[in-house]
Amino acid sequence: MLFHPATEDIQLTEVLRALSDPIRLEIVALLTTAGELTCGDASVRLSVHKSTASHHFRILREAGVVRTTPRGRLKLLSVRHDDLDARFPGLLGSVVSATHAA
Amino acid sequence: MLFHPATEDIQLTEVLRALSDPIRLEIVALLTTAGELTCGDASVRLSVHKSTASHHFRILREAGVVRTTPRGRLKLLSVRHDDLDARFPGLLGSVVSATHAA
DNA sequence: CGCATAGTTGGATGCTTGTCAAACAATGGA
DNA sequence: TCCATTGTTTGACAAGCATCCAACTATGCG
Repeated sequence: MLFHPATEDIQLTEVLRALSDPIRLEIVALLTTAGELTCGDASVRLSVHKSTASHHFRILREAGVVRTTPRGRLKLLSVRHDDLDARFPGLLGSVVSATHAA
Repeated sequence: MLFHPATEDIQLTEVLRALSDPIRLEIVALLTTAGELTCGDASVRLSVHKSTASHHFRILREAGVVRTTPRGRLKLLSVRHDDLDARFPGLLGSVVSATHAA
């Protein structure tokens, strides 16, 4: 478990689909400014049930947008900026900028 | 009918959602290289029924990604490059580049 | 005026999705 | 070892979506 796609296996449509949900976009924005957050810390800032948040974390992870790193009994979330930029240059940056413009 | 959102009303999540479908991404790619296409010309290059293609044209149009211009009994499709770039700078460009990298 | 052409719309269907609640698993601390 | 904390999974449900076919609308041509 805790599947993460390899950088070269990241699919464009899956990334776009993952980013097409307001809550997931908010998660990416949170992580981009915070750098790293635990699932719990990210979850309390969202307006959905924790199981729903967990679901969104999984969508983002399996699309290759975020990385989930177990740390003790916590799990740290971070955006895979470098991998995404290597695969689809500029894409994530423009989406994050667009988030602020929205 | 033939609703087109104003540039400032284009929503990021709707654009991303519109672009998260392989067929719609293909439509955008076709239009980007061709400049303009009729619905029919675009439709025959896709592997779906013409009513399905029409459905996708509508999703793209209502999201603000494409413009539909009636021309006689035809309808011309084109990508709203300028509007999108004004609203979300660089976004569409990086998506189109990513399409080629995929 | 009719008729062919170009697209859209409605119905039907099966699949996917977002959401919550409750139960479950895993981990470190007391 | 036991327990509280953290996060995931399962089930259920409503909503949305992609797809096709058939019927419909609209427009220009003869």
